[in-house]
Amino acid sequence: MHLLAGMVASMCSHSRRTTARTGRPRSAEADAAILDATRAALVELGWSKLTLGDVASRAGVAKTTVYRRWSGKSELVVDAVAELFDELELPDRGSLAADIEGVVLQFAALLERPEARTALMAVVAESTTDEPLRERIRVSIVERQKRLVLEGRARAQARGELPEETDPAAAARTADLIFDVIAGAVVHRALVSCEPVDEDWVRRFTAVLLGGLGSAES
Amino acid sequence: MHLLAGMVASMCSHSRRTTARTGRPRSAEADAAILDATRAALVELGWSKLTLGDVASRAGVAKTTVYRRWSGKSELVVDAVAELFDELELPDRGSLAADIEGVVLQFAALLERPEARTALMAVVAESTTDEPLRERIRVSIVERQKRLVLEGRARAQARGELPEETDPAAAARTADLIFDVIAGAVVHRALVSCEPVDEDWVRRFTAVLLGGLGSAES
DNA sequence: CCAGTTACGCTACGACTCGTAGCGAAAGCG
DNA sequence: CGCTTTCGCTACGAGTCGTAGCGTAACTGG
Repeated sequence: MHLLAGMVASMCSHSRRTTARTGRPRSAEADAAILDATRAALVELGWSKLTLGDVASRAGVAKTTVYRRWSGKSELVVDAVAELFDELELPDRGSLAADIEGVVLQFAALLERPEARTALMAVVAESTTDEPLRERIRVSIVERQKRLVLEGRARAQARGELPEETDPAAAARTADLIFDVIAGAVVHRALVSCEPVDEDWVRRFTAVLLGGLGSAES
Repeated sequence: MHLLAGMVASMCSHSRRTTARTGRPRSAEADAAILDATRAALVELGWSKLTLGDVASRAGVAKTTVYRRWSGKSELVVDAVAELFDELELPDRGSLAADIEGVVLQFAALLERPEARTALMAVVAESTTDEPLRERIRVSIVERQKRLVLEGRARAQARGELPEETDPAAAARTADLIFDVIAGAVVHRALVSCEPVDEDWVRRFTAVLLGGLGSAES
């Protein structure tokens, strides 16, 4: 939602500030239609069979219009799925364990959606040989979700569940570590092992994360 | 190495047991050359620009020969990278923490290789819309590596570092959980966050895994 | 040794996607 | 009203796909 608005605004302020402010403006409806069509095509066709020509016809625009705004399939799909991630929130459930379980279940629900499943791994795979794409993913998706970890830790510290950090650099490293552990475990469970991220799994995962391997029972 | 032999043997015992035992046998050199060429092409071109025609010329065989053995790009790449995973081992380093750190560093080294980086995520992405491929990945790669977790746990139990399991079903669930946490965290760190899996990170990760979030310091 | 069977290399093919170029029309701005 | 940019449309060369057909090579059973 506001990601699109922000993106368009930044694109405009970037391209029109430098060269042009006159002429016919780009259609915002076309942007939304293209991104919607991209998600619909991902659901029906999956990443590999998705073509920009198909996206264009679904969106009711010409193929050239798509190419004017996105340099290729990867960039388009990153923007299309990045919007999905903004739905994640961290409702206060009263304890660190409950907060983690809540956000993990949300993340799992997101990974149930076929457009997210097929697109996420594909764009990361592409990014291994495409540095600009890697940066785009980092900014649009990865960094954007670290807020959840930071917020959860701040809450837990306020509750006295976690100690206050002294060294800010070490605190940042730990936040990155926890982010990789949580997101990585859920993604691996859902997309690689292909088994359900249900409440039972989430409870056991949270127990390990908070108490270590010894508390893996139950 | 012996994966190839096993694969060829199973293919032969499957197709020749049913229909044919006569005629010109398939060239084992061609199999090896094709898989080597696939890995080389992955390094140079990455997943998306890799074509089976290119693989065929690199391997010195005809394109039709490749298609006779593999139904498509995904299947070929799965077999090509599955061989890499057989190099992983679990040397006994004396303690559970040291064992984990050792295998994680090995896994990280594997993910440094460009052919593994670009292929792993790509085939998983493809598998989201291709059930036979999903099964092939599960058998050739995922299940194959769970042995490391089982072996590490058995060693830790022998050392008295972990309690003996009573319920075998719960033990299996826990092993799956730990596998997803370890593999997921390392993959996410290396391929999504794109930051190094160095000794410092591995030490802090192992501390969290064994002792829980409270022991994330140092 | 020879017929039968299968794999191999090679060539060619229609179907498809890619990304771009050129055109006239539409939509805002000064 | 001119100027500028975007839009939809069509068409294009390049490249890939997966398959088919052919003659030849390799191995087996009679």
